[in-house]
Amino acid sequence: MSALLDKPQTGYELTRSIDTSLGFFWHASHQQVYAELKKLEAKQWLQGESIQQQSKPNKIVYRLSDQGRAALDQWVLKEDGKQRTTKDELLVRLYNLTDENAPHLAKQIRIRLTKTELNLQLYEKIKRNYYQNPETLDTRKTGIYLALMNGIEDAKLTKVWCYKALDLLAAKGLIEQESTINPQT
Amino acid sequence: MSALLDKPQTGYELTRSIDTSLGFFWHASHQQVYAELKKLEAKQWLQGESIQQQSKPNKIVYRLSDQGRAALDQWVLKEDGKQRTTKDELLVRLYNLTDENAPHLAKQIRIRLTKTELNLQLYEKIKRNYYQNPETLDTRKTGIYLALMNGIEDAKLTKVWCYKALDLLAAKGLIEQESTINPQT
DNA sequence: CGCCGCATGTAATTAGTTACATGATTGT
DNA sequence: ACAATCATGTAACTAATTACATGCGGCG
Repeated sequence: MSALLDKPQTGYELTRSIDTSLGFFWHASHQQVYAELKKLEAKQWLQGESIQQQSKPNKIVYRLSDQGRAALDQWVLKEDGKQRTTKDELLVRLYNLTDENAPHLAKQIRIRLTKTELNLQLYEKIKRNYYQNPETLDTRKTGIYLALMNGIEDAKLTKVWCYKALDLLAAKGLIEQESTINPQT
Repeated sequence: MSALLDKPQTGYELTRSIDTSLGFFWHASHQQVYAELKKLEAKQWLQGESIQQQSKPNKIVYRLSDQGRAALDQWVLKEDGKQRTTKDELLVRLYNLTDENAPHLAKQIRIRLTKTELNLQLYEKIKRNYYQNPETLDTRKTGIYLALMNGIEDAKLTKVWCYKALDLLAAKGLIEQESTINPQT
């Protein structure tokens, strides 16, 4: 719903946003997104509008209703905020590090590194384009800026951590030496 | 299961670990932990042993079986690792920042800051006690060390982010000025 | 010709939350 | 007296995953 504040969107677009920019603080599959949109429409918090397209599948654009906006405003003020939850299978796997599985886990770390670098580029592009100097932003954009900064810092951290992790594994002789152009250690 | 590698534990102990040290990469409620332990025992991956206690409730200590260990080893080597997923309601709330709800959200940020500082202290204590110099650690402890470092860096980031966020909100006049003893900006 | 992007879904299952329940001991 | 810690659970529900399904258009 928060993602629909700025502009009405389709389930497909929301899913893509989650896969790219929003993923670091909210995750959902496309099936879940579509199911959730229907539920919210049934609650009258969203209104869906079918759009016919030529040479492309038809789509449904959802927009936040007045009731939805009110419900969202109330939700923001709730006292008992759920704390952040994370599930990171890679870190769990690392708890089981052995001489045998080290190369495999290193590969997984490299995959994470690549994905994180792509994410980071995207976030920094968004920042450059819309949130360059935080002093001039209006209230709502300030909030988005703060979330974005969290994502950027998180991605940077992950990147550095991946490099350090690969370095340590290499130093211990558990994997082949990396071509380590290790930035800001 | 990974948490049972080092030593057999009860559901209660596992829950407490999740609430404190393991929480940053794996979350679960006590109900879920108990349910999961029963499922894993039914699969023969764990063996539970009832322990009678005086002046305390009885408890069930679970330990990893050989089959469990084998299953875990295989799982670590799986190719399709699920990517990390996070749900952070606070950041979603920030997407809805207004002049009205700013003080409330600032309070939520302060709560997160306090919790994060406690977590960080705990992590650094663990590091000091068991993982002081990474070069001397054996393979398995190296893996745990890497996970721990991720947690420490993540907590530091969150701490700094909270300070910056409160500063920015204060600078914009959305909340009262903070008593800002802002460390390493 | 087969894959990718667009675009939306159903069905079955598993994961996870919320509310409720119990009961002794230790500390303030 | 009251709350916290230890310790485990059930029942009802909602959230989320997995697998499957459809169909057109553009690109190599």
